[in-house]
Amino acid sequence: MNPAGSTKERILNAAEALFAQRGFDGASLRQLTSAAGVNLAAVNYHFGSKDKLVEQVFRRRLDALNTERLAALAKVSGAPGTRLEDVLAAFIRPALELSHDNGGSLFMRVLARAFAEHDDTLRTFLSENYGHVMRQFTAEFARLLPGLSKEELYWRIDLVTGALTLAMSGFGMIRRRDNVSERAHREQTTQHLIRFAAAGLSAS
Amino acid sequence: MNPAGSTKERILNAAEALFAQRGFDGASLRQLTSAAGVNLAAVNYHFGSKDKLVEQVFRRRLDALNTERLAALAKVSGAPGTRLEDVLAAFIRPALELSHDNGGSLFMRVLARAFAEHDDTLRTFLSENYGHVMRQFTAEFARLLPGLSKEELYWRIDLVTGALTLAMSGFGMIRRRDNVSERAHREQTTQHLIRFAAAGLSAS
DNA sequence: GACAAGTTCAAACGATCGTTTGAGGATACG
DNA sequence: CGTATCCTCAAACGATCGTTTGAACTTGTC
Repeated sequence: MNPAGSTKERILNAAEALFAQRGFDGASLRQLTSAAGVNLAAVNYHFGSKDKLVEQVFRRRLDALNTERLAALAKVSGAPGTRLEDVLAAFIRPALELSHDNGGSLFMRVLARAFAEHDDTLRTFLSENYGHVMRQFTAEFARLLPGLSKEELYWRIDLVTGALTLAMSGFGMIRRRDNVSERAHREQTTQHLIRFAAAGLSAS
Repeated sequence: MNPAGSTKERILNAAEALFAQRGFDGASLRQLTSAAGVNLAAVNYHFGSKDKLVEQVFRRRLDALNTERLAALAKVSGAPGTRLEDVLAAFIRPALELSHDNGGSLFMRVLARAFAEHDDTLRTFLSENYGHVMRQFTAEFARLLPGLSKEELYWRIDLVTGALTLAMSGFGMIRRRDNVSERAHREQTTQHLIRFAAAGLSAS
């Protein structure tokens, strides 16, 4: 087998990197297949079309990411001693771990792009497939912030998730001091983001 | 003269709308000139190239926006009684007023796109031409938040500006209740954003 | 070795892209 | 009226786009 896995995986990896760098329209299938070291026709053979490829790029990471987010949320959800910071950690930590494990920091950039693009097709896809995740987090936020009106709560969650996605898309590109381990740097970033988000959510 | 101003203005307006909706790559000059009701060749005649047009779309709004931001900042900067909220208002209010005055809410979407794209060419252009604005705001934030380390401060400003740009790009698309005037709705949004940003910036 | 199914390949398809061209219309000044 | 300047127009340029095709190659099974 070629270096770096099956043809499908190599295409997905190259697509993730190029979509992050140049966008969905900006990255051509010729650049993509050339970077992946596969034939041009391989994309349409394995995925059907470029649009289906985009969808699979999202699915591959989001399935795992959201499963982990929900698992982490389940551990703290509903408990009497749960703090706002615990829920935020369940949202943030899996994403930053994704950035560490593999080239996943590139995927967070793809996700941030999708967030800013306001593309209806993409938003519908994300909402239909992963909307239940945000709904569960929203319910838990509502429980921990009883003083906020529904309107105000939605507002702030929108702000926070947008800010966090944008921030996490930059993670991995930040040059860190060499004497700080990746693990420590990630934990430090997590704490920064949690503190920031908690303050914004619970602002008086 | 044709309905909606000169050819140059009509192109800029159509470009702003289409760039917001489909992105710089996704919007073609044929869609653009067709929407503007001008000839295809008019873009290259008046602007030189598509890239130059993109640049002018930014310049037209950012020159005015940043002038207003700096003027608002100058009114509160350095004074002993100045609060964090006043500085944030100088940053936020001009942008939301831009959204009101004309089709400028579309431009905030273009700006949010540029924020998420991490495109080096665009970031360099923005930094070279408008970097002094953020530097002045940063200096004032540093004065009002003496407890934060430089590193921590930059971190939070990055988070806040990203979140605010993203949030303001959504402003104008939010359906508001009809009995609330545009003016009141904008002021309410401004207060929401200021409260959120102030809390995030000064989190303990 | 023979056959079948799965995969890769070079080449080409029509469509659309940004840009250029040269002729022609519009406008202002002598 | 003549002419110079600015602008618009239809048409075409070469390049690149996503996609399709049919032959060649690989792999597993009998």
